[in-house]
This record gives sequence, structure tokens and C-alpha cells, in this order.
Amino acid sequence: MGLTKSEMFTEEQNRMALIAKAFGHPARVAILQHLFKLNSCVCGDLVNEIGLAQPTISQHLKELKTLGIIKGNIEGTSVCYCINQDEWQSIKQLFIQFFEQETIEKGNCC
Amino acid sequence: MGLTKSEMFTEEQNRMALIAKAFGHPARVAILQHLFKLNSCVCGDLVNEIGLAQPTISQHLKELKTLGIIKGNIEGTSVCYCINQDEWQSIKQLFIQFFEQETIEKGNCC
DNA sequence: TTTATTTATTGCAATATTACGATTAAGTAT
DNA sequence: ATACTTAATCGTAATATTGCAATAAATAAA
Repeated sequence: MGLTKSEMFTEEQNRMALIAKAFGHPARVAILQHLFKLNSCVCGDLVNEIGLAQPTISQHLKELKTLGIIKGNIEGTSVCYCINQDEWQSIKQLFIQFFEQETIEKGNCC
Repeated sequence: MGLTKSEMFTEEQNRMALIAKAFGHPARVAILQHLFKLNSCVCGDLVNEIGLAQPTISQHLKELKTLGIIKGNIEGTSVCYCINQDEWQSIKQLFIQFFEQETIEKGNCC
């Protein structure tokens, strides 16, 4: 039905999925990479850098901002977006923990 | 339009997004965690463990298998699913690289 | 062969996501 | 005030995802 049944999962699982979903679009990956490269950025730059229309980029930025992954400061007519470093570290830890799960028993059937 | 314009992004960005999307649903996160915990598993276990219907779980498993994240071995009537360790290491590296991007200049405007 | 058992597939309904044109909002400059 | 610039919002169309009932397929057990 297109409706994720969040209530049957742990908070960690839901958080993991929510953040992963934010990384689940190449435009948002590109935006984050660009923000890292420039360390500060306005939306217009991104529209030029990435090939999508301005409302589309704005929408992706909003999504990242809602999740707290990026921050936005109004600077005159333009907006300065950048990575939320604190949140980034927190997310990094979440993912590293997830990836560091190791199988105890190596005698796998596959 | 619901259609991601993959052609305007790098291969790395697309791969990153594709894998992240697989992690972008709590059921799939839960499946992976369960596979790590048990190191081998049949689909039925997952149906009991997670609260979703059998076809739904089967669909999520297929998605993970198509991406190469998990492997499945037929064992009689049941199927033994497990993590594809090689692929897991590769994905782990991809994400670690992504998370290790650091801002050069700390004098941020935000 | 018939009957369970277990997983995959099909078909479909409901919801979510992606993209963008048109417009609005808010600040700058003239 | 008027014109310009930049980003957000609205509305909408197209596509994707999620979930499950029903069914099929495949093996095992009787």
C-alpha cells in the first residue's frame, strides 16, 4: 500500500531507514558532496552544479534540512546551506555501528 | 514525475543512492540485523520475527538479493539467506568513504 | 499419489517520491 | 516605487514503493 509500518520496528531501525532514505537519491548525495567540497553554498550554485530545476533542488534541500543533516542561513537574497557537523557525526556513528556488525560464526551455509 | 534522472549523476553517486535506498526501509534494516545475528536464516523465521506478511518479506529479500547484499541457498523446502560478506565489505568501504568527507575550512557561515 | 510445508510470483490498491512550471515571498538595487 | 535576484511554495503529472490476498511452484512426508 506504499505505507511503511514503522510501528513494528525499533526506533534505531526506523532512524537508520529514515537517514538512509535521505541518502537514497543521487541528487541528495551530490548535494552533500558539493556542500562538503565548498563548505558553504547557496542554492543557486547547486542548481548549476547539478542539472535539476530550482524547485527540485529546493525540495531536496528541504528534505535534508528537515532531517537535520544540513543547516541553512539566510544571507541577503541567497541562502547559505552547509553540513550540520554535529548531526553528521551522529549519523556517521549510527552507520559505522551498523556496518561493523560481524557474523560470529563463519561456517556459513551460503 | 517520480523518475530519478540517474544519467546526470556520477556512477559513484548512483551506486551510493541505490544501496542507501535498500537500507531505506526499516524492514530491510531489520532483516539484515537478523541475518547478522543468526548468520543464517530461512524466510519463515523472518516472517515470525518481523511482523509483515510472507509475500512482503519475500519481496524485501528479493530486493536485497538483487543488489547482491545477501545470498540465498535452497535447502530442501526452505531457503537459507545470509549476508554476502564480500559485498558487505565493499559497501562498508563506500559508506565509510562517504562519511569521512570532512570540511577543509572550519570557518563555516552556519 | 496425496498432503503438508515453504517460498516465489501475480495482481492490485494505497501511499510516497520525483520533477517541474507557475507563482509567491523577501530582499537588493536603481 | 519599480525592477531585479534568489529561494520557497503550490499544484500537478508521472513513476515508484509498500503491503497483502490469492495463487503457483517446488520439495518433503505420508
